[in-house]
Amino acid sequence: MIRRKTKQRENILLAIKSLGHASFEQIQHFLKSKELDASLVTLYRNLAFLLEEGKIRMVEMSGKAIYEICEYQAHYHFHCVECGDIIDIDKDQIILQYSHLDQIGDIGIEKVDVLLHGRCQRCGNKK
Amino acid sequence: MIRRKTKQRENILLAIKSLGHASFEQIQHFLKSKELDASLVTLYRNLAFLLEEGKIRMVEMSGKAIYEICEYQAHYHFHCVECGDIIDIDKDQIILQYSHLDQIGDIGIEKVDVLLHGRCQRCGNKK
DNA sequence: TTTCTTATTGATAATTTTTTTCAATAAACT
DNA sequence: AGTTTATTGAAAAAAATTATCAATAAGAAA
Repeated sequence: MIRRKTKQRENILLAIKSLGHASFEQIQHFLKSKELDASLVTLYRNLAFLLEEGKIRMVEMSGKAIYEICEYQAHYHFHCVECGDIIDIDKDQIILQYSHLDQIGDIGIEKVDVLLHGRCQRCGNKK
Repeated sequence: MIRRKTKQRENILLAIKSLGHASFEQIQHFLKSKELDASLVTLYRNLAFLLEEGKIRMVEMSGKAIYEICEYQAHYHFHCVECGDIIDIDKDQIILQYSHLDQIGDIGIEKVDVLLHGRCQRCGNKK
């Protein structure tokens, strides 16, 4: 099925791009605040489309789905357990190596997600 | 509030323990198949209890919550994108190092999740 | 053991979240 | 401009989660 370019879909992409990371509610709120609101249904539908097209990707943090643009620059994530903020961690800041995994073999691995959980500087300094 | 030991809660723990990893539906199915079924509501409630007590933990894989016992032996996860199976990866099979993360600092990190995605041996060999 | 207190259960209802349906709209092609 | 059909949004349906509450049962006390 050929996909058309629509104002709503562009706006949703814009929202995610502007927010960096965004949950469903955050995208919805952004659009509303900018008077660009796409309907609830449209948002659901387009997130699904954008995901299957690979234009955005989804990570999940403590119960909620977070959407972000599939950027060229791959990165990991840090999640603050206190304020819930998500911070990108450049891939080259973390060394990750596995030689051979018994049950899988190393060829099998297509993608690696790393989620760091803890307290961000702001929250860590509060007490 | 003092927590009592109940048959249902024990069964839910047993289910998760037996299954290794389990989604909500899988736990429900296990209990039903063993004629140990706890009601839907009880399952929801107890998963929440067990989580807050730290008896179980939750990871999220492509849209669904997966529950597992909080074991002494920490580990990472491999997720087969084809069959959806989840395989434990011993922590010592993966080297993970970070010296200092610009925006967070290294003290801030309390927990690290690693999710490998790919095709398991069974699915990888199929084609 | 028996009694008492109250955490827990499960049926039902209410709420929230996500999907489906479908007529009206608007991309994109001729 | 005219035609086709993907897309939208309103409404309804379905699915998932949470709240309410009387009946039950765990655990403490008598």
